[in-house]
Order: sequence, then C-alpha cells, then structure tokens
Amino acid sequence: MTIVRNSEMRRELTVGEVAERSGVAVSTLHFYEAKGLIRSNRSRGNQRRYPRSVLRRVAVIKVAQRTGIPLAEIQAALTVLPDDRPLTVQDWARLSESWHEQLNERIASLMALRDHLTSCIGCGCLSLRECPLRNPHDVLSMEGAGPRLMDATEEDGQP
Amino acid sequence: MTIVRNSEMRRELTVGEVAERSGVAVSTLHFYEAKGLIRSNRSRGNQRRYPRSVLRRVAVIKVAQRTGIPLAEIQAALTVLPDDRPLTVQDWARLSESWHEQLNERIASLMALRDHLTSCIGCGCLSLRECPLRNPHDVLSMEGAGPRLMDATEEDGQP
DNA sequence: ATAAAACCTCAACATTAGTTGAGGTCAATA
DNA sequence: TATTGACCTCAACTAATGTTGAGGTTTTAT
Repeated sequence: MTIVRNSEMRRELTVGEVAERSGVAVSTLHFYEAKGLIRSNRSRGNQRRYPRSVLRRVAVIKVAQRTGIPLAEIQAALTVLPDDRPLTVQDWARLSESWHEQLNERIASLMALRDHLTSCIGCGCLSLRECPLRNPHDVLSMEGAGPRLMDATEEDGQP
Repeated sequence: MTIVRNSEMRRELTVGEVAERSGVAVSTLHFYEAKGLIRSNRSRGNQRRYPRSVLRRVAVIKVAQRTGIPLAEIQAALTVLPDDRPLTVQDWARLSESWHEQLNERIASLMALRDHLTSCIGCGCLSLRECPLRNPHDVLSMEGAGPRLMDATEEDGQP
C-alpha cells in the first residue's frame, strides 16, 4: 500500500482538466454529456468529476468524428459499452472494426468520384442521364464506365 | 432555318423544369440563387427563367459537394466563370483539377486515418501524446509511426 | 374566362455540432 | 475569511444546408 499525496491520489478530474488534457472545450464536454456521449459524477457542490477513462472516451469520439461518423451514431456505438470503466482492447477493436468498414466505404466512394472527375475532365460531360458523375449510385456501380458523349439535345446549354 | 414549334424553341426553363431535370428541389434552386451559385432571368410576371446552361452548373455544384467542398467555396470557384454561357471544357478542366487535388487530400487523410485505426486496434492506445490517431497533423506527418505503448501514468483510465 | 397548377416572397423551422453569455455557486489560496 | 478562478444552468446564438408554410400572383389548359 503506497501512501500518495492528495494531488496524486485524486482519481477524478474536473471538467477543466479533462478539457485541457483531451483538447476539447469545456462547453463541448457539457454538450457531449447532454447528448449522452459521456457521463460525470458530481461533487458535493454539483461540479462534474470524471474518471480518467473519460479521456479515452473523448479520444474515441474525436477519432470517430474524423472518419465522418455523426455524433448520434457514435453515441449509439458507445452506449453498448459501460461508461464507468476504461475501454478494453476488445471494446476498442469492436468499435474500430465497424468504423473501419464505414471509413473504407467512404474512401472507396471518394476514390470513385475522383477517378470519374479525372476521366470527365477531358469530356466535360456531366449529362444527367449519361455521365457516371451525376448519379451517386452510378459512382459505385458503374466503375467500368468511361466518359460518354453528352446528349446534345438535352441540357448541354449550347445554343 | 428550321421552323420549330413553341415547345421546342423555348430556350429557357422554368424552375420546376430545372428541378426535375437536375434532381434538386425547387426550394434548393431558390436557395442556390440566394447564395449566388446560380442566376435566373425573370419573366414579365417575375418568374424565374433559366438558360439551359444552368443544368450543367447545378451538376457541377452537386459533384463538387460530393467531394466535400462547402457551398461557399463552390460559389467562389464558380464566380470566376461567366454564368450566362455554358461551361466550356476548359472551364470544367480548371474547376475539376482544383477539386481533384482537394479530393486527393481528403482521400489521403482518410486512408491515413484508416491505417492508423487498423494498427491501433491491436494496441488500444489512443494516448493523446503518443498515439498518431490523436493528432490530425500526425496522421499525415507521422505516416511511418506504428502504434506506441501508452504512457500509463497519464490518461489510460486504468486504476 | 376561369380554374388548376405552378410560381413568387418572406419568415420560420430543422439538423448538426457546437459557442457565448448572464446570473449565480463552489473551491482553493493568501 | 475573503477573494479569485473555476464551475454551474439555461437560453440564446452561430454556421451550413436546406425545407416548410402562409399569403398572394402568374401561367396554362379547358
């Protein structure tokens, strides 16, 4: 049993400390709490006190956000986890594998868009019916299709 | 000189026609006009009348949006073009090349994120200072860095 | 000529992800 | 103990991207 000084044995963090360490604003932590993404204990005087595990939780939230996942979805994914203990490696693996898939889809979609953008630079088409750029579904489903000639009787804008 | 019937010689489109052909809502066309992304002529009775070139303009807007570019930026890119004549292939090339670059950057950033996500699944780290996932700058600049051990004296959340 | 469909403006609302500020309380330090 | 910095709640605000609706006008078709 080690005897530690007060500042060292304090297991809980104030909202300001969490803000500083996690790099998000205090108001954002309030906001996340209101949205059910994080939870706090309260001091006798009603101030937020966080277990250190909240730092990893916030880290996970921020990483997930960068993948393009909306907060509501992150919240849903996080609620299946207990919020009173730190994430285990298994928890993290489950979360990140699911997000990994979504991220892959987003990447694939953007790459398809990029490739069509490239191939359409020369043709300047963008015909609603013909150009693979014009339909989000097409972007994934018509991977093999190259640029097409635009239907000049429709929507080309040329007199 | 061909003599065409009224319905065929009409060079201008109503807002409803543009909405139907471009696949965006009438309210969105109003909105785009208010934001300076498109422009309309008006009939004697003050109704919007569009040259057919607006269809390509809307197409470009929608494509640009899918690459993740905000409307304000699209608007800025489009204002360098005349809005009273159709886009030429050169116009489109200039636009799409610039957006192609941004798209590439977004893709690279998401791929870096994905790769770190993968490598961090095993380690479960996410330490603010150590994990490359925690800093957006790191994601691009620390490409070679693998997962690191977390500094257990900080922010691990373990008792 | 009249009715229906489409159009007009303007204001308000919706959603996501927060930020700001007012008015008041708590906690740590001198 | 007094003060100062950190904290509290709640409401209002921001910004982007639109949508909805009320109240009124125009165009088109019969």
